[in-house]
Amino acid sequence: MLADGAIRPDIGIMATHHDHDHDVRSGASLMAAAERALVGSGEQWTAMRASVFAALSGFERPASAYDVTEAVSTAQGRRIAANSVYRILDLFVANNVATRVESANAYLANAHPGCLHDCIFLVCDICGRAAHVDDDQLSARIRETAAATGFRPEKPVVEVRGRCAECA
Amino acid sequence: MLADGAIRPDIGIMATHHDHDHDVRSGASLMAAAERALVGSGEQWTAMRASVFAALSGFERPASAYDVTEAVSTAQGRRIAANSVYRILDLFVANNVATRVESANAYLANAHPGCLHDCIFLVCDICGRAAHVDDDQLSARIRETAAATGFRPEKPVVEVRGRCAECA
DNA sequence: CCGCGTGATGTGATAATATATCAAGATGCA
DNA sequence: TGCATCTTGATATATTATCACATCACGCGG
Repeated sequence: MLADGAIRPDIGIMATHHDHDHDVRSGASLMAAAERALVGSGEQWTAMRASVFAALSGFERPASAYDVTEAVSTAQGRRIAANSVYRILDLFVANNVATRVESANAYLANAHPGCLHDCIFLVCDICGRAAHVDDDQLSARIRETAAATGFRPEKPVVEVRGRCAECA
Repeated sequence: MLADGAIRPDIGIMATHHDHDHDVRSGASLMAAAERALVGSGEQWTAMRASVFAALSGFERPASAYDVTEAVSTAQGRRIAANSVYRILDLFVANNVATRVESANAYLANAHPGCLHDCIFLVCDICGRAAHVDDDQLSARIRETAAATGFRPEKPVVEVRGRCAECA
């Protein structure tokens, strides 16, 4: 668990309208990218934050804050309080280093920190894995549809529940 | 509170691609429609269910199960247990008589029971109200995008967080 | 080097949301 | 009426999330 070079086969990028590179990362490279993203925003990259990020990115499906708390506690050999983890996860989400899957009350490491998209998640109700899709055209249409009613969209939450290809 | 004929100005239908009537209802008429929908699915329309539906539809914004529990308890002059309310809300959601707003852990009465759509909610982060949009073309595109990756979409969760026109 | 200010983490409590289990009551139907 | 089934109640507990305040760690000016 939490192995540095762990493979994360679940979190694929399946862009249909995508004209730039993402530098999808994993393991140490992903950690480094997350660190750069946070530091670039003027936030500190502390041991605790590194530990939480490592734990989070070690999961192959969205992990609850308590899952992460468990993993960090195990990794550190001491009990970490959930609220510390919540604080850090919130920070990660605010800085696009992690995302929250609302319909699962869970978090995912962002495989391409520093790159801003409205995320679309495909969440499998069977195995719990979440695939990540970026489709900027579709996202734009969603924002437009909202804006057309006078609403000012800030953060679209698009999470398609269903069955992944493996569980179909 | 819970007045039978309460107006619900927040829950508008703003369809952009819509070729059929909805019979948007409120108050007694909405209750009757909900009853028909449940009974039509072979479920019972009990006093408790009516009470929960009345409470739910009396809120002008998504209400948590505990909000509804409070309202029902007040209306009945006795303490109702949360789990009873959860059961009934789950039943309502399963029968399209209510919907759950995942990003708010809350429920909304469905203003047009019996009519099936992938719902799109515009949730105001300031006042908490949620507007309801049906856009079948957009919903179809979301499902297609998911399906294109081999995923089998069952229930798209589309909730745009932002500021409503009043709070903008 | 010290002391201070700031930001991060720890501690402990508690709130809010959700589910499980089993008992008891209500309802429909033979 | 009596049985089977569905519904609700009572109780307990699990899970998710937040709050208040103490302590710690670090950088910086004196």
